[in-house]
Amino acid sequence: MIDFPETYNPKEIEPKWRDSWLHSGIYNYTDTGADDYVIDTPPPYPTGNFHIGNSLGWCYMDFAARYHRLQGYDVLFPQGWDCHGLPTEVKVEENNNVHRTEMPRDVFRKMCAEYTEKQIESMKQVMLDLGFSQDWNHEFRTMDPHFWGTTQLSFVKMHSKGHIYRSEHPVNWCPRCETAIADAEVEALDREATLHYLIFHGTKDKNIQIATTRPELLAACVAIVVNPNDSRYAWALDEMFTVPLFKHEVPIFSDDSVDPEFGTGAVMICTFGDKQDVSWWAEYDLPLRDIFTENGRLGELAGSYAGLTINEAKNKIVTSLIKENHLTKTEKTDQSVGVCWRCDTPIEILSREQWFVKVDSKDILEKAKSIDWVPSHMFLRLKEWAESMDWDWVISRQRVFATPIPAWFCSSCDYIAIAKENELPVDPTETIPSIETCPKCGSSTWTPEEDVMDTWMDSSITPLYVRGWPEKSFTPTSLREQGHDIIRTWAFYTILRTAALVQQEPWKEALINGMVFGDDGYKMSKSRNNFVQPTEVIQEYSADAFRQAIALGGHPGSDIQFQWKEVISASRFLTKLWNIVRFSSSHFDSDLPSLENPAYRDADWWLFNRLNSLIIEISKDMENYRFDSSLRKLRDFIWHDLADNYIELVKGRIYGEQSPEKSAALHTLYVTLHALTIMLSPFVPFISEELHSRLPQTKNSVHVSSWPTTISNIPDVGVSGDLIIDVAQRVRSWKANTGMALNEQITNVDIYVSGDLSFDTSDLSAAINAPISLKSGKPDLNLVPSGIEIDYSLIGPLFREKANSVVSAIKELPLDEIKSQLDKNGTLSLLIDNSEILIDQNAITIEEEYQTDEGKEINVIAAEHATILISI
RNA sequence: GGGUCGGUGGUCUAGUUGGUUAUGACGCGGCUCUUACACAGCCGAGGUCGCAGGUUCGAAUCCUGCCCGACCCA
Repeated sequence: MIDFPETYNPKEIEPKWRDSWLHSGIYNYTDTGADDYVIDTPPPYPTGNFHIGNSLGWCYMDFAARYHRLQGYDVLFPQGWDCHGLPTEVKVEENNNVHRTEMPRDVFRKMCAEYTEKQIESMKQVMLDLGFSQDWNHEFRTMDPHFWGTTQLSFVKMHSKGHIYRSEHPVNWCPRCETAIADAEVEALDREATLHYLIFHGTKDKNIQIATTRPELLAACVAIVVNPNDSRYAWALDEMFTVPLFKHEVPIFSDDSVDPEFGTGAVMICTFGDKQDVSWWAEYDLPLRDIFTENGRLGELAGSYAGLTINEAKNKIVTSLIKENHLTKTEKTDQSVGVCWRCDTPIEILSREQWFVKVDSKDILEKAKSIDWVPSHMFLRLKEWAESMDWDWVISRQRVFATPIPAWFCSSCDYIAIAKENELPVDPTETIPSIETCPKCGSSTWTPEEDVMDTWMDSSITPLYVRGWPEKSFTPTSLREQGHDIIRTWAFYTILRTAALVQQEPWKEALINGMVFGDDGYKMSKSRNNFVQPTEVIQEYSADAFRQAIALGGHPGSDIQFQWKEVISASRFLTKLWNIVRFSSSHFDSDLPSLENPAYRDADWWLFNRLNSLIIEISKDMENYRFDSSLRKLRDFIWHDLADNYIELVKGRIYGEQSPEKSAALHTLYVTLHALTIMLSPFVPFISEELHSRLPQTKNSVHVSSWPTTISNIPDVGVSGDLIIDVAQRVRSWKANTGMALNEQITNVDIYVSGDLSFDTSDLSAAINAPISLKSGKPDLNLVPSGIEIDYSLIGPLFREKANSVVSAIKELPLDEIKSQLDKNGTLSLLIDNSEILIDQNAITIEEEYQTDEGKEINVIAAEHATILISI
């Protein structure tokens, strides 16, 4: 082959194929009637930055997609974008110096959509640069009417089946974002707080002291609670107490969940300080004293403190408490507060009318069990979360850029009109319901629902969406790939929704990836200076090197450390591979693939046998998503079996005169490289395509070819094959060690093999540059025992507790004695505790070596199955 | 505090139906430009397999406890 560049240049190759694939659309799904392999790609949030953590998941998906394509599946690898959400709203407000409440909703939404498009473009570019094989015909954006119309449809269907309801219930509320948020969106933050000891006056005579970290909630205090076994407070249980400053009276009762060790053992219940307050409030049917406003200030109930922020109120109230002698002491305490995961603001609990999705943990778990989790323990994370869910999922958000809740409120009565399926998609703020008049009271005035849906209402229907629901009936998708950090959100919600809407599990398999850490083992962060972007790696090395480093970082599920040294070794491998194919194809001619009945030799059979086992092992690894193991084996085979051993061995034939054996060697190389470029292509799609296209008679892309099958009718050359390789390697390294040039002529080499083993010596002879005489029997040299090897798996079970003394007794005997006994009797007799024990010869291997006579110019090398005598 | 996973040469990592001599990569030292490749080849140094017990003839592998780390939860 002519025109094979001397150096591997990824900067030229990768963009070339990237563009070519995009134009030819080879990754687009086509229904050929074969089994489908559908990936439920999690739609990323369009931050504009496709980072290394994303890359890990997408590499896994791409490996799987490419492998299954080669296996003949009709693969659908779609790409969606989870557009809606607060971060975009905030960014758009910042960039344009506007506020969402100061402009028409549709104008603001349009600005968000335009901004989102730009963010998507830059992320998409990185995906293309990394060589991911999505079907861009199946790209979707949750902000597109067709998508959010489907979200609305899922809402309407779930509402009609009773899965969605509207009611007043305490919800997590972010005072900064001014919206309700779900449990899954609340994160715990450990911090130090001040514990205040407060005196509450009893209405009879005795006072009680309670401890609280939140004196600003006094106005919302509705009760005091103590532990039933706490004898200190037995007297108090029938009494009423007056709340300091605010003067309303509250009861006291007892409950097991109060920790008597904490503070004074008496705590106040407020509506609401935390989730515990909510459950007490519900359980004991306490009144509601709504204290906070939606922007995180104290409300009317707080009297003169109304309008203050939480911190201001805390300071002022503490000052007043001191003044009125209610505060006896303060101390520091550790606490864990719930914060908004988007902005880290401590959340409050407010009681508001909201929309909820019922959580049926039992049903979700049942569906989750039928999914094949990889690795399997990831199921336990979902299980733990599902079992700890105590609140339903609040899905309404007081935002703008999201899927509208398709509902209207009758202005005259309490009727709520939910959109009909044929009205969707609909923005209720722009239109009135098709029923026009209220079926309950006849009014024709409607108030639109301005609340929108949690973005997870969008992203949790992706498996339904990519399957064409509801037009097409749903069957579970093949694979969901995602990080373990979002099992409690994405995975959980998706299982919930698919169970509610189509009573099935969303995916057959869930492949869960770990987190990516920096080179130093810590989370990547700008401040730690361990931050790496995929684009940097592509620029410095190549996408193919990056993909290998990701694959080899660890087995799927484990966290991986991004290692530049893995990129370096990956890059070296690509150069090695390039050189192998360049060398080989310089000898190939165009009709090589169709060579008939090649005159294969032992070395060729040896390579084919290795290749066959490789194909079997790689296939198995790929089925099990063991990308690390798979790529490691491929690299090992190529570097050692193929390059170091096979090619070195057959160079004599390749450089020799034209002959059937020469053609056979080239044919062997061709078949092997053809299979290898295919098996490598999921990992390194660019170089695989380039090299594959340079092999003779390859017309189509490597990515649309078929996964190699094992080569049939290969004689098992077994020991002979290994022996040739072994001898060549040992002679080569012997030459290197004695300072000889590797191509230096050797006068003669005698190879003594045991039994009737015979093999083809011509490749070997050329490889070591020596005439070879194959001899049977034993060389005429002094053979002396040099040691013994004991098979503990035989001795151990046989002698149990005596095994140790047996072994030491054997080791005490002179080697000659052991040898002569074994040679004579086939057993070794030992005297242990005055009784004779016979050891079978299978349990002992005597190691022997030849002694070279001083005067002779002969060198002896002991190989695995042979003895090599070299005369220089 | 609970759950899950992990702790293997300087660094990262493979390996656990228990078999005594633990894998590879990067880095390090030495030798060699041998007609694909010095981004190569050969040789070498470097490990009490987190710690302590236990089971066993035998433990990186099984059991118990502890320490450390990551993630999730409270």
